[in-house]
Amino acid sequence: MATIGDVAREAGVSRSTASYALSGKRPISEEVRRRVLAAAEALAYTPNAGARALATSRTKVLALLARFYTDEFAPAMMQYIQGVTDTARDLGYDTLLVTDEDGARALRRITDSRMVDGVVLMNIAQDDPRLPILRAASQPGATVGLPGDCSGIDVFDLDFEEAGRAMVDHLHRLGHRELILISQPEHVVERGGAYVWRLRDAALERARQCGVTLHTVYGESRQPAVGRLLHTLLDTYPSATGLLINNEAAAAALPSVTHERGLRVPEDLSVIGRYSAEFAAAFSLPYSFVESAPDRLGSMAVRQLVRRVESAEARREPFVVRFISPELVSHGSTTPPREPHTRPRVR
Amino acid sequence: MATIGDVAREAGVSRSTASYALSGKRPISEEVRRRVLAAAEALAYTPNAGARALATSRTKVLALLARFYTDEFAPAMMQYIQGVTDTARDLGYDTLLVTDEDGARALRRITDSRMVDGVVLMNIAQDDPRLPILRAASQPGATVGLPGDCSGIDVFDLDFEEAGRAMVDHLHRLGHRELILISQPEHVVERGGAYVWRLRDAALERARQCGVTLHTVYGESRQPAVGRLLHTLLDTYPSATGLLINNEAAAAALPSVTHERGLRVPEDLSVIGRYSAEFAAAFSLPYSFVESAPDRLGSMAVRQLVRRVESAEARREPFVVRFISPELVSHGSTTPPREPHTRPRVR
DNA sequence: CACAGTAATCGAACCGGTTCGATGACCAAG
DNA sequence: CTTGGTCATCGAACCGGTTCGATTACTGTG
Repeated sequence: MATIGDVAREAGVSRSTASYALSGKRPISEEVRRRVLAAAEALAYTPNAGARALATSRTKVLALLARFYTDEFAPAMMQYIQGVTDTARDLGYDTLLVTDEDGARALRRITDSRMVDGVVLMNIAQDDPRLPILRAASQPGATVGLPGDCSGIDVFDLDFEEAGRAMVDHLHRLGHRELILISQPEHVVERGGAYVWRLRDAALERARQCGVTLHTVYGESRQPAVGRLLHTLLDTYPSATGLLINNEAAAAALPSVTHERGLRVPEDLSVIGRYSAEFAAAFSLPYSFVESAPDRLGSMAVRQLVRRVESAEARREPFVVRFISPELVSHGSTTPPREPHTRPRVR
Repeated sequence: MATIGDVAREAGVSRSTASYALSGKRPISEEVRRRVLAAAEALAYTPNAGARALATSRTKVLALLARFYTDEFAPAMMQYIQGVTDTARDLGYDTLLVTDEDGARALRRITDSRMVDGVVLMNIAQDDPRLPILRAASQPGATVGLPGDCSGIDVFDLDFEEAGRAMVDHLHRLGHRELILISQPEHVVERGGAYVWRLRDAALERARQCGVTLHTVYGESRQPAVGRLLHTLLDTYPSATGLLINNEAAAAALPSVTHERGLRVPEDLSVIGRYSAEFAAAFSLPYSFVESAPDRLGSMAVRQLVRRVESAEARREPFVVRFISPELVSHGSTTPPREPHTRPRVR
């Protein structure tokens, strides 16, 4: 493998001149620059990443800390990851994917050894043990997901509160007065997944304000449990006319449940989900939904991170907590409820 | 951040002594070793990864080149990735996840700059443009998936031929004489996904040998197209009594299709799938299936890679092409066909 | 024609580790 | 009391880049 010394010799100049010719950080005569570039080309010169990192204190690598929980839906995770890796690459960075069970220890190892220039954290918990370590690290950090304490990092998330309100508002305006909200499984909450109750509590609050009855329940993450739960819910609240779904598995299971019960959507039941367009397409879900934009969130986190990495001024800017406002994508799965606000009892 | 120089000063020894005390590569007095370890502890010393890489020509990072195709099922991909990252970590390596569209160029960049000690390739095509680059690289490489030319790399894959034969054999032995095989979509094949026709051709050959009629068809990767296709197939071949599924999306869609048609599995139709246990669990698929063991394949690839990275002898061993033999996991979705080998025509 | 000023290039130091050969202290043997 | 041999430690070089200050050659000016 050719080094910059080889290139310099081939071009008949010193190592420093070769370096300047390649980086353009000092004026170099046209003639010499040509020779250096030709030599680099001829020798297929590629700078040694370790050496460059040592000299510049920059690795051009970002860390992405993510967990693949079996009870969270895989396709959603993939999109976050894709958003991060694609954007990182666009900006000239590679991505170190860290899935260690002990995220805090892994994070310390990664940052202390200076393998990366910045860190993106996913699967954020309300009280995330990785955050103190990230704050103490010399590299900047960003999260996808809202932790309890946002100090010292840049935070990006969907506005789940607004999403909850928008779902309730939408159905309230159509005339619905009794709704069901199915959330993620309870252990997602126990693990610290604040977005579950952020959406739920905001939805409950808004329902209270506008006189709508809202039944909320933790869901399941797998078939057939989640299908059974949907049946139970529809049995338990026969007069509910709208269903809000903050749970990918439940959304994927709903079509066969309504089919089995002979329920028509939206005539018998209005439905609004909360997932990504990509997810909707993969399962061809026929429901209106609040777009959760995982790729966009991953992308935003990386952009901000790279800004801070590359500019000393940006590094001094105050930290941001940025929410994407939920966008309701209509698939025509909502309509005014049939009078007298009851679903036909089938099954 | 503390350097080894700081540790050495704190312990009152030279840098080299500190290095030897920490690595144990030369005998060091108990007294000095204690002082050095204490100093390292006190200063929270962590070696600089770039400097170490420069000195040792080892980065302790592996590259994983993978694409997230929207027409391939995401959960399967995640399991391969998890298998790779988990095993890598167990062996002391981090994983650089590379999802560039131009995999060949990305691979050259990664290997030439010596960012990684080894490379795992996924989404292998029959004639994969990354392979010549990997062969020319100075780092060892392994693939998950069987390319046309296996020279110069270690190859790991499910034995898809054996899987195809096993599926046919199993139903033939039960007395079935007419089967349907639904494969991945045609563009997976066009992209070079050889496993599709490896399974299919072997199944056809075996069917011919034992006098079974086997109808084969490329599938779709998404709802609702794949559901429609399943209906069409069952309409077109009313006397087929068994269904073989080498297509995750089709397997996931089948339960509602059989439900809609009033078909009972296995009484009216025997079914065998080919997917991972994890996938089966996520969708609670009630079918017997050939386990595709994605985590195991990823893990095997990494183990072999690390062996070659860490041992000069291992690096000289001949390259391996290793197939996992398919394991049929029974969920009771097969049974002898009802006489006279016809399904009830419902719908 | 000496002289300042500028532009291009060079040499050396540095980043933070590892590793090789040399050195010094100590002990036992001759 | 010298000599030989261990054992532990040190100093220097090296890995392959980048960067700073110095040097050289050339240009235009007084």
